[in-house]
Amino acid sequence: MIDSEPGVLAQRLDHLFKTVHPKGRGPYTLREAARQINEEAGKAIISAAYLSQLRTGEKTRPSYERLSAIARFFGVDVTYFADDEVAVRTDSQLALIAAIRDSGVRELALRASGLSPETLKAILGMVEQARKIEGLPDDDPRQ
Amino acid sequence: MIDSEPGVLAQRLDHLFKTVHPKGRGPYTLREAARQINEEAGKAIISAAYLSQLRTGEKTRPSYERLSAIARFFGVDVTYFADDEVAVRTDSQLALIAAIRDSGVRELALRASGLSPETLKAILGMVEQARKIEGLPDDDPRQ
DNA sequence: GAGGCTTGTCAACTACAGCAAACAATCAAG
DNA sequence: CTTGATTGTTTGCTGTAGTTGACAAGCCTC
Repeated sequence: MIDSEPGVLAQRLDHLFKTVHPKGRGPYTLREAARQINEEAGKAIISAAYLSQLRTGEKTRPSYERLSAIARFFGVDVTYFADDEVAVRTDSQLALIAAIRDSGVRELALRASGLSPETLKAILGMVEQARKIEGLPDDDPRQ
Repeated sequence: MIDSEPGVLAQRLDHLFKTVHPKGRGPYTLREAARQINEEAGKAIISAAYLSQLRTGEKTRPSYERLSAIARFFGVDVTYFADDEVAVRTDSQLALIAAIRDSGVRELALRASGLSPETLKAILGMVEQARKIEGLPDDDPRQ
């Protein structure tokens, strides 16, 4: 893997600088952004030079505190900068979140917690049986 | 301002260590958590010593990358460490998070998703019965 | 043209995040 | 009791995040 590639953080920060700015005027300058971020933070938290280094990919691991302040300035969520494949939840986690949204499933999970593995397996077998009866797909979302 | 105060990050990380862990066993140890975090990240990203330093408030500004990995391990959003509202909202779900860390419970929840409310209720009844048999408390003081 | 503003980047330095390896305390087994 | 394994913490140390102060290039106005 070549290390000259920009990196996802640099790409997205650059994209924000190019696209996010008040109507009727050009992009924020680095010093302008730095000054405003510091004002909003109430303390000196970041420099224009560092914003440049993050933007060009020269520095790649900002503290959560700083990255969060940058995200706030541009009006995006801090996870916007994260790598999709790693930081964004995996499909299995998404499925779990969706499942837990069902209050019935949530309570079942809470109550099932602490049961022995054998019992859990037995319960799971009943669930699988119920799925067949109710005509639900029996594909296994294993990970 | 006294600098002996723990800091919000340290407080919440300590809280997670104390509360989020599989049922039937004690909290995660620092080495254990570090090892799992590194496994999940696919590379050496954090050490047990550093986890201790963050937990005790000796170090206070982790990189976004590391804090995000820690949050993922405990099953909370990364903003849990900074945002008050997210923290209170998440704290009420910590029991669920702890339960879901049990792979058996997780799979059960995934498979139970989509079942009719009546079936879920029936399954829940079996779970309650199993809890009695295994000597688990039949009333959850939580929530 | 020259001079005075900007702009983004680079260079040199400092501070501290983060580490490996120690440490003392604790517990279990013998 | 001793021994060994495991716990959370601390102790230097290193690497790099993040800084200040340059720099050259661009854009003005005179």
